[in-house]
Amino acid sequence: MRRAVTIQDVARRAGVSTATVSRALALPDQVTDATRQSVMSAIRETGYTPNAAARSLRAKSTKMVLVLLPGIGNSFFTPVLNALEEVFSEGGYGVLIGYTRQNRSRETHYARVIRAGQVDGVLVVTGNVPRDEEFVAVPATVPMSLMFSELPGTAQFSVFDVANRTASATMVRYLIEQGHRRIACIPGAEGSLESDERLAGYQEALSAAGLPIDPDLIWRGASNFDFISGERAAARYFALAEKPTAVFAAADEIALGFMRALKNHGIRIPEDVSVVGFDDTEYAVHYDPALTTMRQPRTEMGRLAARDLLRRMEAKGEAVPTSHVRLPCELVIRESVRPLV
Amino acid sequence: MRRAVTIQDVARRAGVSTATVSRALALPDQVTDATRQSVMSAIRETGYTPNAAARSLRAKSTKMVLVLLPGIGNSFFTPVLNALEEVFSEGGYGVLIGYTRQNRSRETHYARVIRAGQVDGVLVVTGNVPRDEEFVAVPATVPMSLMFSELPGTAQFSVFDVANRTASATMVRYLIEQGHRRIACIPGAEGSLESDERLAGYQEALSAAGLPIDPDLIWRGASNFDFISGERAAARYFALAEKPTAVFAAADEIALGFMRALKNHGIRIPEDVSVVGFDDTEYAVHYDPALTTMRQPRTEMGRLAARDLLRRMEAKGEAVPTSHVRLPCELVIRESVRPLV
DNA sequence: CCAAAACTTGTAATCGATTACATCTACTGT
DNA sequence: ACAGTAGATGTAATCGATTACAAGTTTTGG
Repeated sequence: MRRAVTIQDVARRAGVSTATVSRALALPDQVTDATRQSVMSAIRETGYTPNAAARSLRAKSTKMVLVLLPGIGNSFFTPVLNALEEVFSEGGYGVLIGYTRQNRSRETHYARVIRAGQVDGVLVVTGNVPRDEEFVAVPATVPMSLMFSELPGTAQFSVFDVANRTASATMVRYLIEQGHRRIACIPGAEGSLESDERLAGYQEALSAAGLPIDPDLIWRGASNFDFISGERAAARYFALAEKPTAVFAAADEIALGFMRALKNHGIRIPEDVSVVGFDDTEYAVHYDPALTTMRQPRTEMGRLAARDLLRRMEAKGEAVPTSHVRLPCELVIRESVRPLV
Repeated sequence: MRRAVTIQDVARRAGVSTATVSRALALPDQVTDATRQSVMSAIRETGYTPNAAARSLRAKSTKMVLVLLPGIGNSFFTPVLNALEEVFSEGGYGVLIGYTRQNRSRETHYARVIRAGQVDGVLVVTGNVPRDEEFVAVPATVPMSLMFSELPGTAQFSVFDVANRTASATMVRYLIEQGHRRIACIPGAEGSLESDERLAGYQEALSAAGLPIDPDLIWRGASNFDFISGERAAARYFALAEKPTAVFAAADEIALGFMRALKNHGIRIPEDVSVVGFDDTEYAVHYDPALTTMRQPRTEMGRLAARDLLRRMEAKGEAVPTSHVRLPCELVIRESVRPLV
């Protein structure tokens, strides 16, 4: 581990003071052409790169963002993280990731990272906003934003989400238009905001169409939006005497797990039962049958959220208006629904 | 943005010097019980958290690791990143992610991050080791490791990979044992080490069994290990007069894309053609038919790589032996191969 | 040709923590 | 009772960059 090159080394080599080196880099036209040249070549010769810690200490800014993810290994977040990294690193910010794993002690850990001034901003990408008390103090320290979730009654952070209820209602209405009357729902991760909203949308659409809400057709109890939840829901399907003709799963992976379990028992989709999902993840289109689903613009949401946070981080001290952006979902019709007409 | 609490504030409040506060935290038994108590309660009252930049500057260590990913949005890396974050954050290190996107300028960017002393270690998780000249200097500065890839002739970094060639040969031998004689190969991302090795394993197994290597059955030209590559390979299949009875895809997503394209044309798997993949990603088991594949222990590899890097980062200055760990793959037999006997 | 303005560069304080060294107190053993 | 030592705490240097202010130099205008 060689000693690193410092600004002192460059200054000595170029025959100037450290202040001049610093200026040659940060404020090039406050310095003579000649000095800038010699500073630059000294930098090139020594291979100097300004030390990040020293800079952060003085500037009180680390040029880093903390992205908090639930970290259940769900590939739903892959394109989101991709978009975030793209925009942030383009804006000169590094991306520190933190998986909370719905775990209090890990939330506390990351709250401490924030308080240590290790990041200039925080982006919470999860339905479960950290409950740690330490987090209530965060927005006073650094800008913070929420994605795919909402915390009612706070203008402290920007929020980027979709109209889960409306979108779910649209989806169920579509099933009704296709002639379905007996529609089941797998609402996904119990207690999550998305789950609640999507279930509400399902009920709303049924009621609006004058259809009854049958508790036997609401298959709760999932702890996540994953395959296993779909597989478990299949047991509910088989246990039922009077089967539904369509199933609305609150996430694509749930739908896929459900379909897989049904196909294992020789049930055909969509011939025997129609299935729809939510999210439009990568696998929805490649599955057989290709899944009809509600697309969440994940990449775009990531870009918008990142740009907003970027703007707020740069606006040092000034009034920082937060925003609540609710993006439209799009019904993507594929092959997993059979019209009953 | 309130001014943050510093060690000065705590010292003043506890009526001691900053040195004592620092010691009360770092070396608790060099301090009287009484002073420690009063320092601790001053910390609690003020809500003090040591500033990361100041600490890094002095200690010449940031407690951060840079994880470099290709960033093609491939969910192959999801469990790897998960495992890395788990082990690193448990070890007190933050995880900075960087998507190189096979892009020179982004590699340069991250080389600069390393040289700025922003991280204590680097983990390259990609088949394509950065080619930027700046990277050759990295191992002299901080420990660096490679996952899923290898750079021949360097003992400078630890390597964690699988025996791609042997594993591929095993897979193809399995197909031969099942009675297949005409076996095609979709080798995946052109020019990548994994691709080359897996293709070599395929050829090795054929030769060992005395079977001819038919260039018409090697469907090159993929730029990635993704669905689209599989779909494109399907065109090669259809164009062929004498079809293969089995296809070895160098990645699960390629296999899935290929199967999907075939099924679209009414071809049944495995009845009409057998298909196998490589990796055992989440979707292999949930697809219909469930995919026979070669499991790479991604989570375990992530854990091992992280622990190794952790060890090397902690061993300040001392002799740091690097390791080359080659983990075994496991043939996972599911439903996508039909025995020809 | 000289004072004022504009420009360039240097000196030194600063950011917040850690730590070598100095100092002071209390205790030990003879 | 006193030198010697161990233990607790304080003082101040240090890490590497940025920047307010000072000082020196050049240009401008009358």
